[in-house]
Amino acid sequence: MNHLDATFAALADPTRRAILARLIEGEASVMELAEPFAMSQPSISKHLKVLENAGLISRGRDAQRRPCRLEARPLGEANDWLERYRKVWEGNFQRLDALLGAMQAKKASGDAEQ
Amino acid sequence: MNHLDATFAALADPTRRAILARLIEGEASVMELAEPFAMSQPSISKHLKVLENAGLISRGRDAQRRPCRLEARPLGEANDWLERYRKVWEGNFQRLDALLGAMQAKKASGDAEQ
DNA sequence: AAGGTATATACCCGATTGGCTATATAATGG
DNA sequence: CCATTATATAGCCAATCGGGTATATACCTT
Repeated sequence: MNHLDATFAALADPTRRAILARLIEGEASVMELAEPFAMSQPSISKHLKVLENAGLISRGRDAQRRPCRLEARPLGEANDWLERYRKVWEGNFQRLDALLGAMQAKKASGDAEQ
Repeated sequence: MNHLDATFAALADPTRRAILARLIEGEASVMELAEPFAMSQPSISKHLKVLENAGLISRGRDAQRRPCRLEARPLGEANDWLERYRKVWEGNFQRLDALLGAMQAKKASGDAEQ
C-alpha cells in the first residue's frame, strides 16, 4: 500500500478525523480518545492502529497508558498532492484546458472523429 | 456518507488519483482514461462512478463518448480540512521537536514524551 | 435497419473494513 | 503476589471494495 493510499484511506473515516482533530490539542490516551464516541474500546484501538500504520500518530508509554500524539508529516504530503489542483479549484479555467487537452489527444492517437 | 468521507475515500486509490491527475490536462473519454491501465473498461467505469459520486468529476456527452471533467471543489474542501494541521506539519508545534529541529528528529523512532 | 463503437450494468468473487464480544497482555499500586 | 487499570488481540459478522466476465444500452454511420 502506497503512503498516500494509507493516508487518504485513514482520513476517509469521520471517527479517525475526529481523533486527529482532538490530537491537535496534544497527546491523549486511548480512553480519553474513546470518550466522545459511542463505540467500544477495541474499535477505537483499531482506528488508532489504522492511523498509526498511516504514520499519522505515534505512541508513547506512560504507566499503563499508551498516549497518542499527532504526526502530521503525512498530512503535509497529502497537502502537497492536493496543491497541484489548487489552480483548478480556485479558478475555473477547466474549459480552456479541456480544449487544449482534447486537441492534443487527437494528434497523439490519430483517430477519425468530427 | 459524509462529503469529506467520500472525497478522501476516492483519493485513497492510486488508479483514481492517476485519473484525476490526467484530468488536470483537460477532459477525457473513458477509453482515453483507461488506456494507461492494465484494467478492464468496466473497472475504470467503476472508478469513475466513485469519483463522480464524490463530486470530483462530472460527465458530458459527445456522441457515444461521456467525457469526464475534473471538478476540483471537493479537493478544495479536503484542503480546507488539512489546513488546520499545517502549523503542525510545518514543525515546532511538538514541544521538543521544535528545539531539536523537526527534520532530523524523525530518524530516532523511540522517543516518547516531552 | 444493421453494425460498430463507447459506455454502463449485472453479477461473481476474494479481500478488506468496521463494528462487536470475549479474552489476553502490560504495567501499577496495594 | 493480587487486583485494578489500560490497552491489545482474536475471532465473528455483515457490508463494502476492487477486480473480473458477460451482457445491455446508447449513439453514430452506412
